[in-house]
Amino acid sequence: MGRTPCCDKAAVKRGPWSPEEDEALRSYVQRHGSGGNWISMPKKAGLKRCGKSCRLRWLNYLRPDIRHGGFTDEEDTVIISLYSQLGSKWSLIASQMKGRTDNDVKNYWNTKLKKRLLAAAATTDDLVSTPTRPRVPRLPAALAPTPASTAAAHASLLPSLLAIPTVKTETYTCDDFLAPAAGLQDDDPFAADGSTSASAASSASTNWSAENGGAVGGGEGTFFLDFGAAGSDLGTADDHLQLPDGYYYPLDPSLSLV
DNA sequence: AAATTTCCCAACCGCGTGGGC
DNA sequence: TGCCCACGCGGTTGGGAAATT
Repeated sequence: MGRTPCCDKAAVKRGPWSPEEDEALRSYVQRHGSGGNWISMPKKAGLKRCGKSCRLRWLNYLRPDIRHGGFTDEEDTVIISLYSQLGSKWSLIASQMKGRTDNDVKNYWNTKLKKRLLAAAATTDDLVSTPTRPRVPRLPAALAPTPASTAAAHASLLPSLLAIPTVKTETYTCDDFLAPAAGLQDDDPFAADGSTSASAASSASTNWSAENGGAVGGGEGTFFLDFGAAGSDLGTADDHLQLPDGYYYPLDPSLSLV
């Protein structure tokens, strides 16, 4: 019994892809697309690979618009802020970042961002006693060697960030997200005037990116995250949240924390 | 210089979901 | 209506590269 395998593992090649295989896959997909059927595609392309493996190789590596490595401060910020709201919905997070794949974002978070935050936490001993909502300086600046005060500020967000509840997402799909083709903008996603993501979400009718266009991305400004929005506030005050460039997350009030 | 450890990322695995029949 | 199949996703692993001892 059990689940039937997607392919005959004895008959397919596994492990790293050779340049020849990459070229075969690339040329086939560019000429024919996946044909809507990844399972049958390897055979047509002359590849001894599982269809799932072909799909993954194409999506994560061979696609022409893929960027690898070299995450910018702005991308760090977007990842952190979206993770604080969505949890480990890597495909959704990656969809907001031009040229990034879910696998890339996931790896980057697991190997770098999370560790940096943990390191920041290790430098302070008043992790959770912050009486008010944590307000942290723009993260990328603090990812470098940090003064104690900055490390403490970052550490204060860890309980929220590293214990993000899983947010049920069944009620919406990627198609529900009005994500324009345009990629990551230079502006930080949240206002420089100290408003929080929660307050931004509350001002539902505000064209956020337009009104706060003079944002602080890449500059010296201070960037505030309100990780309280990741918790019980989610989707309660309003039913949506506007991100830069019109990104619109329909935070369905029926979403529940599990 | 060699051995060992740590880091990073490509790839794999298994499950949930949705469409087609 | 229920079953089957393929897709897409998130979690995990394996191995090469880099760093350290």
